[in-house]
Amino acid sequence: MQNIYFHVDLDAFFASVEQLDHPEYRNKPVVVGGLPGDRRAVVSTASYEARKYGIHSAMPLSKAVQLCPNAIFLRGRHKRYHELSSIIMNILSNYSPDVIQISIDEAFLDMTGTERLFGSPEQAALKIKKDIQEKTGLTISIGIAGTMYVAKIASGYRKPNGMTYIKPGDEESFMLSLPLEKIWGIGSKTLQKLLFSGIKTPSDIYKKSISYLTTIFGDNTGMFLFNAVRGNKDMKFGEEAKNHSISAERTFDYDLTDRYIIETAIFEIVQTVAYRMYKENVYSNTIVLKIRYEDFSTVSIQETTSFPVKNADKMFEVCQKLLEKKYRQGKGIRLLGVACTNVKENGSSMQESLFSFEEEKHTKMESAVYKLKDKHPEIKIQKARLLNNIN
DNA sequence: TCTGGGGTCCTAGGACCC
DNA sequence: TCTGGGGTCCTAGGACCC
Repeated sequence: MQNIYFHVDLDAFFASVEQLDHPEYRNKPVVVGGLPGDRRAVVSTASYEARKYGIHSAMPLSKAVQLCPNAIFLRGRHKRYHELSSIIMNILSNYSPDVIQISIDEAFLDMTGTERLFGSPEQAALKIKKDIQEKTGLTISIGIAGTMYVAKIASGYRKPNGMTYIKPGDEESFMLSLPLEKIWGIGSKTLQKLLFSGIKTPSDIYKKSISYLTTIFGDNTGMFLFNAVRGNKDMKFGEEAKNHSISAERTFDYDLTDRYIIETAIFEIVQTVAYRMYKENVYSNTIVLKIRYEDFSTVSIQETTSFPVKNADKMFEVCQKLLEKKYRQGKGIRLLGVACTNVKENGSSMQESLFSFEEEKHTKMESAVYKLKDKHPEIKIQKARLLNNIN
């Protein structure tokens, strides 16, 4: 049977939600990401009206302010976005038993064999669009193809409120018709490298041999490029990501130089990570500390511990050791981050029996505090070390 | 213009083992 | 005496995506 996949993409999601909830913002340039004057902020989402001024995602907010000083600038309400996202994902699950959400505003649907229920792919897509518009007031763009990879690119072909169906057999000519930067998986570095090699279009890639591509770009990227322009690329549906990680980081308004403040900032980030590990009921053996200096150079150092790390104080201890090893004094720090990689489900390993009794007690105490915080968010329980205003 | 935050996956080199 | 080959784990850095 011919496979049919949909890729559903919510149009300018955060900005659209703001326009939905605030009718006075409609038909006006809306920029979510920060307020004018917020240092070091970037644009998260720009409404289509704002895009006309050249504003786009990931742009420094200060530049967006210059391009359109009269735009409506907002920091964003992520709880609200998640709420609407899950409502939409629920609607999508009425159309396919196989929905993979790949981000807050995107999902793949396996629509193979649903013709008798919803009609042709185009008819099904229109039904979904209408349903979501009626139930939430938001518009989406849908890409349809025989592979998820091509469906994903097709959803971006006509936006907003668009639909693009790449029929079986048309994948290759569709891919060859695109500008290079529209190819999902080619980022700025690979694009530069391609241009440097005189490759300006997907057809130029098409003409190169596998061995040429793998020599220049490495085995993986080379094979990817070769397959992508032929529409041969696909991902596996329903494959679980291994090596799950939990991380938090913070960019400071002003660079940090004081050792005590640096450690306190790490302590704060560790609280966030530990809380989320508690929420997901996981532990980790690998802790990564990330430092971005004032000149934007970024380094990381990690340690794989022989014991499971499952509470904030232990995590902080490891981070202090890592900082000691890596930190170059005299250089200002603009960002600090902490990640726990390769997290594992609590109770899933023999290793836990190696966990000391004292540590176990400590973890239980922290969990009790988290539970209390969840139940009574109005009560402030703060560790003494936390500074509320590092900047 | 001066570069967020949360992720995943890949690469290359070193250590260690058989 | 002057150096194999494969496998696995770990580390640091990098590319990419939304």
